[in-house]
Amino acid sequence: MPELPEVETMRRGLLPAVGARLLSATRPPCERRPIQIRPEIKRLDGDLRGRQITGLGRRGKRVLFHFDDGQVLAIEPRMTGIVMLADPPTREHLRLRLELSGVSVPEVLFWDRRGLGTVTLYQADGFEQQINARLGPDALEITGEALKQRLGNSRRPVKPALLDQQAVAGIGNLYAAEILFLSKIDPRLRCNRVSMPKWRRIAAATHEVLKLAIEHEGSTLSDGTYRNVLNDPGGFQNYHRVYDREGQTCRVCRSGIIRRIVQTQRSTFFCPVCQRR
DNA sequence: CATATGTCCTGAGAGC
DNA sequence: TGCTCTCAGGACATAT
Repeated sequence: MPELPEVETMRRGLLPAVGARLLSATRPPCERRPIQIRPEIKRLDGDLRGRQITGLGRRGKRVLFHFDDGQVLAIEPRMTGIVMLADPPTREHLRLRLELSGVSVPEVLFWDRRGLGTVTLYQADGFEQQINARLGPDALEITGEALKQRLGNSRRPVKPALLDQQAVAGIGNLYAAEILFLSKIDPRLRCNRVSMPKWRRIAAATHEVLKLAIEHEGSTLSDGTYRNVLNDPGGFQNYHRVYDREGQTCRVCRSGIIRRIVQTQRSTFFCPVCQRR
């Protein structure tokens, strides 16, 4: 489930595509129900054909392909999507192919087993406004002040609130658990009870956890779905403190037993000894 | 308005 | 062995 570190790893891996001219954008034959591509593939292909990729960006969990005329193609992997340069795990779940020329790599592929991912092409004049309407500040840039301003009045528990992409973009279920563990904050604590020093701790922990995860090229869970652009797994799963460790001893205090609870229909993992309200 | 729930999807694993 | 059932999770639509 690609979150910010996995998507940033994709972005970095895709850098060899910068400078390419797009020969075509096509939807490979796919047996299952096709994913959402906006606008429809024919128009997207028409709008991008012949354009040059001038840069690769990222906002939250989306990879952004910037083109020479200002258009921006956003790929949102959601649960199982990966953007690749190498051959994907199967041909069946290939969703999009960008055929390139003028660079060392022939194509960019979007592969998505469950098909929940999306591809969206923004026109130059609408991009900033549309992306800002959907996404808050990127998690790597977030400050304690911004968190308090955006979430401080909410009665929601802090963990589900951190998953709100309009509040802060890039944090998902796995990293929310790791961030609150490092912050030593109980995931059930309501936002409106979080003090300013605690918001600052959360912001600092967000940067620390995400940067370390990026250094390890993200997390590949036991289902093995997440891979980098060359089909290699990430390494940060070996450093998880709480995620998917229910019933195991806390690696830090060595006395707490990691608990799993459900918040807004998602698993939350935490150490009841280290994380206090 | 803020918060909660349902929905999409596939494959792994449980249980019979 | 092989079937059916449940669950997982990100973002958005719909409901409370």
